[in-house]
Amino acid sequence: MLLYNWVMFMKERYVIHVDVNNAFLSWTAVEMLKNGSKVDIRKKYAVIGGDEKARRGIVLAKSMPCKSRGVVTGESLYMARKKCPNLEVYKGDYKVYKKYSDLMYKYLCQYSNIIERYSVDECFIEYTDSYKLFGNPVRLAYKIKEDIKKLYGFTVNVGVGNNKLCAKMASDFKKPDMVHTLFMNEIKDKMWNLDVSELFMIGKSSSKKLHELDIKTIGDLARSDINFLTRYFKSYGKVMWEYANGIDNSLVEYEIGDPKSISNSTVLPYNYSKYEDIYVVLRELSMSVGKRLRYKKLYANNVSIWIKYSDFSKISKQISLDNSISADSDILKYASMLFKKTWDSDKTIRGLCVGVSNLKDNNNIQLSIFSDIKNIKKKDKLQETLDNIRDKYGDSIIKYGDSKNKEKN
DNA sequence: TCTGGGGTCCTAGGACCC
DNA sequence: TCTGGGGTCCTAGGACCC
Repeated sequence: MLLYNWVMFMKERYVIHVDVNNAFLSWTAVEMLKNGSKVDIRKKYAVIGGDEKARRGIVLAKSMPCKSRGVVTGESLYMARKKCPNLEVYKGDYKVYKKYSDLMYKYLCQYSNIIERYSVDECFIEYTDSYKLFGNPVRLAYKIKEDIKKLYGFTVNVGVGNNKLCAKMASDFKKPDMVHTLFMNEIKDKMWNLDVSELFMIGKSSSKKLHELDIKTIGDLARSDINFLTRYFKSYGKVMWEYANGIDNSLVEYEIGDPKSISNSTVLPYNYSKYEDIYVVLRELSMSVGKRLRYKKLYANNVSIWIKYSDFSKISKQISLDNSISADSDILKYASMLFKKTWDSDKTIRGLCVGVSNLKDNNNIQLSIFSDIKNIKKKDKLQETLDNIRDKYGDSIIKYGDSKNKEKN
């Protein structure tokens, strides 16, 4: 018994990471087939892309044939067409993504109580305590992969490791439709020969700096002096050294906390230079931020905006409030004030963002010493009435004069 | 050549207080 | 007149992720 307890105490941790292959494109393909389409866009030169007319023409997801011709996520459709002349571009649909994401999540829930939805197409499963119920995690990983393919028609990569980082790195190895492991004793063989840029949290900027320091592979990074890295990269240096050595003690976070910030941004259909036009956009953005804020039953103590000029330079401004807000009119008031303070009117504008942060729930809202509780309640009530009308009849039911004019144009 | 949208976390520097 | 050091909070911007 004593020995058993000791074994349980020392038991190895297992984390499984499930990652949908080319999620947006795969799910769109599955949905099309379900609706009677004869073609499987996964087998063609096809991408999910934004609306080029609205200047949002980038690749959001690509098929394997596109990938083999060098198409990468985030590049312009213009560039993608150069690589694949017969490129087919499809629009995404978030409702469809959500549907398949939910199906996968519900399926996975049978294997553990501790599952983190890391993004719409990725889940982490804490498998340590499930071992005794479902057995070897690698065998289960294969079952998960085959089940999802059979049940829902799309493929996934499944990674198995002793922590989240290793599981995630493993699922990122050869794609699609594969199971990989990255256990602690495999790190040297499977990970250290990869370029540093392959390591989770090493992006373009860090990768460039590391290469300049002659740290080229993950192995080079793992063998580097942690003190040197910390001096050079601050707290980030320690994290990258730990990741390179497969060290990660973070937990699978299965409880979804409140968001820390909420924002909405947009690229404008052409470069704006008139404040009246910009104000209309700020209002739309404020309203959509406000709607999401109130849906979560939260209040904000900070409002921020950023402006992307037509030369792609970006500038941001924020304001901390001494009282908590949630009404559209308040968000818009501060957003437009910040905008006026920030805008260099010699420059035309390509994109705008409105966001809120420092969020509090109902019980923790802050009242400034000048705020009038009666007034706040009145404002909340008014906003609630507007929200109810919009819920019932749609967002477009309540319109302002200039929104109508804009639609006519 | 053309470059979306929604997030989180970190850092440097300034303001302010003791 | 010339001047410290620590702590906290806020802001702008950058890096990273999907």
